[in-house]
Amino acid sequence: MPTQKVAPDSSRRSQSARRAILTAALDLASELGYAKLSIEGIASAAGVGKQTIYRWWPSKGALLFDAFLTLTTEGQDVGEAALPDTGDLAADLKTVLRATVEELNDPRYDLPMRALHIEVVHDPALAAAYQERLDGPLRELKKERLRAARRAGQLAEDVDLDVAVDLLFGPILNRWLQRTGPLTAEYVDQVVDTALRGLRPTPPAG
Amino acid sequence: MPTQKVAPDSSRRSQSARRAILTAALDLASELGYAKLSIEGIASAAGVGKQTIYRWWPSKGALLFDAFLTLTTEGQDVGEAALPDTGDLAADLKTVLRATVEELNDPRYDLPMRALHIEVVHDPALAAAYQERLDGPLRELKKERLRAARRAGQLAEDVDLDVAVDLLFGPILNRWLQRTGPLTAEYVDQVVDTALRGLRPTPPAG
Amino acid sequence: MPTQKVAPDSSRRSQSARRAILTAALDLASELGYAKLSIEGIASAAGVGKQTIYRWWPSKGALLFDAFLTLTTEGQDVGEAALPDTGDLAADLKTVLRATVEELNDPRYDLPMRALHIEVVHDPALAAAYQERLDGPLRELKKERLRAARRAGQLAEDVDLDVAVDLLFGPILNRWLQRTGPLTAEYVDQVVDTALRGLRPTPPAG
Amino acid sequence: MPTQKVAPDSSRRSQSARRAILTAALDLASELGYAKLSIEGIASAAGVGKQTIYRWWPSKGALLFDAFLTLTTEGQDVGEAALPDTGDLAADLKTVLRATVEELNDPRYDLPMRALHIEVVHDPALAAAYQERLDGPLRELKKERLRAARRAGQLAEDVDLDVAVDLLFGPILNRWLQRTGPLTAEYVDQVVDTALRGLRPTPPAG
DNA sequence: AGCTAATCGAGACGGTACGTCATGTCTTTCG
DNA sequence: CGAAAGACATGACGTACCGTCTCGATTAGCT
Repeated sequence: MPTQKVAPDSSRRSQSARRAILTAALDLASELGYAKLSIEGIASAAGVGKQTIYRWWPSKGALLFDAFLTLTTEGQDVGEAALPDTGDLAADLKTVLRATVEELNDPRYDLPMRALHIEVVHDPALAAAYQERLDGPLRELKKERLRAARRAGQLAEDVDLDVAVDLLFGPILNRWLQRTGPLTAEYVDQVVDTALRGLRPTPPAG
Repeated sequence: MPTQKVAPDSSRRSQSARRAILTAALDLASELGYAKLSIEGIASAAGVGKQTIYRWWPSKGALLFDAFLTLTTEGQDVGEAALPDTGDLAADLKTVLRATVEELNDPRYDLPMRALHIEVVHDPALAAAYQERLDGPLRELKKERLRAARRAGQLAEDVDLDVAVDLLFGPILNRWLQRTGPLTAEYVDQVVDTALRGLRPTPPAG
Repeated sequence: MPTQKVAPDSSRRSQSARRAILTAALDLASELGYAKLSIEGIASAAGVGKQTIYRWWPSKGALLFDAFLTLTTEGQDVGEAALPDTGDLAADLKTVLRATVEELNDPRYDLPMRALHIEVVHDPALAAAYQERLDGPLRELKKERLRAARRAGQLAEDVDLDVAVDLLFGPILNRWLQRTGPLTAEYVDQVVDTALRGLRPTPPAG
Repeated sequence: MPTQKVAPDSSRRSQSARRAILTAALDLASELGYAKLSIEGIASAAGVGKQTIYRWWPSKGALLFDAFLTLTTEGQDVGEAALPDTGDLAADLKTVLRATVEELNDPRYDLPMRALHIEVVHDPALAAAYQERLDGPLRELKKERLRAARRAGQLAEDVDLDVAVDLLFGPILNRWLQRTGPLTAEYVDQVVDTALRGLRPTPPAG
């Protein structure tokens, strides 16, 4: 059930224009931030007519989303990827989240990622696409890792995996979005440790 | 350290214009959503010259924030309020969060609240003001309730209260912002139960 | 000296496409008027690719001109036609001019004819083609009739025939183009009578 | 009965912007001709926002017309002017028409005047304004001169003055618009002489 | 009570961007 | 292989807002 119209991609479509647009979109987003990002600017930076953008993307948000999807996953298939599994769940989660935090703290990614999140917060259609094509698959990977942990007896049987993912990954995103506080490795560790404490199986009552 | 310039509020300022503007801002935000909200529209809806807005607020975000702050706390002092404390921490948290969820699900509040969050995500200065004047005080109330619970032995001594607040309240906000899934009472209960499990003191090893 | 490039008319050219284009051009001109007449619209109304138009006509004006030339003279050869000659010059001219006026007043012809005249006023190359292929031949017919009148002693010997044609036919076209006043049979009669008074041979001084 | 909406000219209107726009309009019209004349170009040449043009003029034609009206009559009141009257009607008419022809042949005036005429041919509303504010007053001057001639016994009593004006002035305009032939002093003389022959009182029948 | 200066509503101004339409060229697909 | 279909870069359209700026006309607060 595709929720967001995505380019039908006729064979006549110019692939070079497409790439130039996606690249320009990300570049400008990281230079200018959401508010000053304009279709007009993207078109001119990409050396492309505005109509070529309007022809293939229904909104600035959809374009930004496509740019993220295309340029950040470049070749690698999300479906095939997986979270690290060393057997130590806490360590693995900290590894992943520290990488995330590093990315979020990278000024090169900060602005465009905020722009994308703003669009997602604003536009329900885009939010649906985001869940379906980006967040959903990633969440699946996370749940897969947690399922493995559960099989290894490291997770309580009755824990809802979606809730578990929310507890583990939500706070970091939140703190970044709202700038509630600094995004440090320490914070990551605290979140993982505390959340995992609630997710571990109850020790057999003494 | 006041981060966001707030109206110096000379005595000559027209209070009727101020209220009309704040009201119009919230009303239009809930009618139109963030993207179509314009200073021009607010001025005309409030029956006010544009300059009167630009004179007192430095940005659309600051105005929106002021509107929230003024019209939603109307008289009641945040500092004096407190979270319910029946002695049952889980029940109290569920009560509060269910009320929050109900508000977030109310179409009358959805759009303007999204608008405000978008501004906060976008503008660091506004985010600072938001933390200082809205989110900060509320977080203090939450921490106060958790402190009481800790005194009552319902919370581990070594838990960072900010992390605790993040684990308890973050996931709900996240799910609403990103529309990851439906915001139901069941979800609230699961989050509270699971998070609290990790926050409770470790039972003496058997 | 052919001034306007006219279709070389290769034998491979699709005659059905040609007719569809010319017809669509005239139809749309009469529906929309000059300003809203577009190549794009003509192509789509004719069920034809844009390139097929650009291949055979150098400009919108040339196409419009061709449409007029082809569809209004349809078969009848301008060279063979002639103005009526009943022996009564004034009556013959009034007959012809009243017919002209009727056509100009016909809403079906008004808009496309204005469109053509606008192109002629604007584009010297098209004006040349217009003189050579449309206005010129017609003017020859008019002069021929006047020559006959001169032979019959109804016209002064020293009158320049081009000036005569201008005096007789110019005012009507002018009044139509500029909407200086209503185009009526009475006006036609007045113009013919007054102009002819100046064109007739001077009576032998008494 | 004002037919064309003309700027209400509120007191807040910037006169410097107005003049810059009118000047730029004429200048660009004479540089580029009708087809390439754009509001966008005029705005930018005048150093003015597009909206400032759209605020005060309803169409490109109305602007062009206003530019002509304002900049060519500059101060001098059309109502007060008059055609020369030396007592010799033919000579006076030739004087006036030769001046007209000279202007029409001036490349500086050719293009903008064609642009104006194109708009007039195209747009009935503009044509009405043109008749009311430009052509009408001028025609009145011409008729006034002819009336004087009639009083002096140089014109037949039964001649319709409008028809007379059409016969005398129409052919020159026509030849210019349609480029039927060169606009020379000789042509002017021929037209005046021939037309006047038809307008003079019939000599008492011998 | 009258004066003066800040504030008000209104809205024009130079701009930027919007999203649409048409231009004339080029490329792909089909009959 | 020619014609339809239509993508492309370009550029103008007319509109909406931006943030600044002037206008009188209120409307305080201070002589």
